[in-house]
Amino acid sequence: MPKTALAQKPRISPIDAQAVLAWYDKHARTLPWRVSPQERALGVRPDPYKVWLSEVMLQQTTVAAVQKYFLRFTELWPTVGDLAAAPLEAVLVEWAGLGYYARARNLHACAQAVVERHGGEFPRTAEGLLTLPGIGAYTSAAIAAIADDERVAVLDGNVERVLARYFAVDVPAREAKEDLRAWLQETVPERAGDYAQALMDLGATICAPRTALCMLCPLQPGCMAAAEGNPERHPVKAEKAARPTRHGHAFVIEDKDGDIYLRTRPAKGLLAKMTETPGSEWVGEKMEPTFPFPGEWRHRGQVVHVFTHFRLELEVWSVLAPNTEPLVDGWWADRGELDGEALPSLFRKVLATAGVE
DNA sequence: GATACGTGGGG
DNA sequence: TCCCCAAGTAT
Repeated sequence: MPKTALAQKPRISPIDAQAVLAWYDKHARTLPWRVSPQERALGVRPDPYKVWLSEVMLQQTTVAAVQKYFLRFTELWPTVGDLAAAPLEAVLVEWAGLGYYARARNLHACAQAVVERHGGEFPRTAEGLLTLPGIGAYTSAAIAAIADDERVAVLDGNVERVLARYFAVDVPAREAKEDLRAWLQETVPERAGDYAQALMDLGATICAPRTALCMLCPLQPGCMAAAEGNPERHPVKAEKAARPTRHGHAFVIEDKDGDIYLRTRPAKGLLAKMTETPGSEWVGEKMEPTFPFPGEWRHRGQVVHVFTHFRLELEVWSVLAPNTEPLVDGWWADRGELDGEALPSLFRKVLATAGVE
């Protein structure tokens, strides 16, 4: 039990879980991985594989971005066994563009662990799920609640915001998290999966980050932030870290057939194991390019790409490779089939700037 | 417990 | 243009 000052904060009105569920019965979003509350009431259960897949894809990622990836993955790999049997490289190709690529590597490792350690069935409890790669506190709870109605608190960013407003929490979300989780745990009803999804939908559509539509909210009656009149003041956000700029050069090397030279990035760090065009290091100061071999290098423009913790400016160069040049650490890719490569968005921008695709 | 880790859309 | 941010996890 949290013993922080926040834990002692008076909570005037408890969360009305039944009001939340009634709202969800009318306003649940329809999503490809979701079983509607009406279906659920008839005994339909979601496929734990699809719940897991969608939850991992949704980590720090918008619903809009996830949809087509989810449909593609379930088409290619309908079961966890299919995904486990696929080569990691194929999974990375399909994940390319979605970001946070450790998720894809952990996804594959998790699928293999489910097959090898659990006979191809996902563990049925949050505690069991938590031991698997890429599944943390949130995702384990979400899967257990949604797939099996385990009565566990499912606390994501949406729910944090809803609770921070309901109880007018004025400490940063990070500090408040364990208290919020304990408060939420007390309210989880029998329909634990619907409750979790209801609170997330509420946070996504009504109690949104910039705008709280309190007149539409089932929790408005007891909400302390709504009563204060400025719900968007919560949750209090921690100060953002500075985002430095790094600079570098990207080299788009073509052969006489128009094929493009690509290689695999290192196994650790940013964009690990993904495909890239060759290039320089990315450093704090602008440097002159050091080309991998002499030739008629053409400056094609600049790519600006914003990562979570730094902004990157790359100068893009292209060249026609001489036939004699020994390039050994990568491969030549057909320029018409780059969709089959595990190219992150950054390198798709680089190629586009060089006139490829 | 801070930090590393992507991307695209909205205001 | 720029800032914020979206269903977090691993180290």
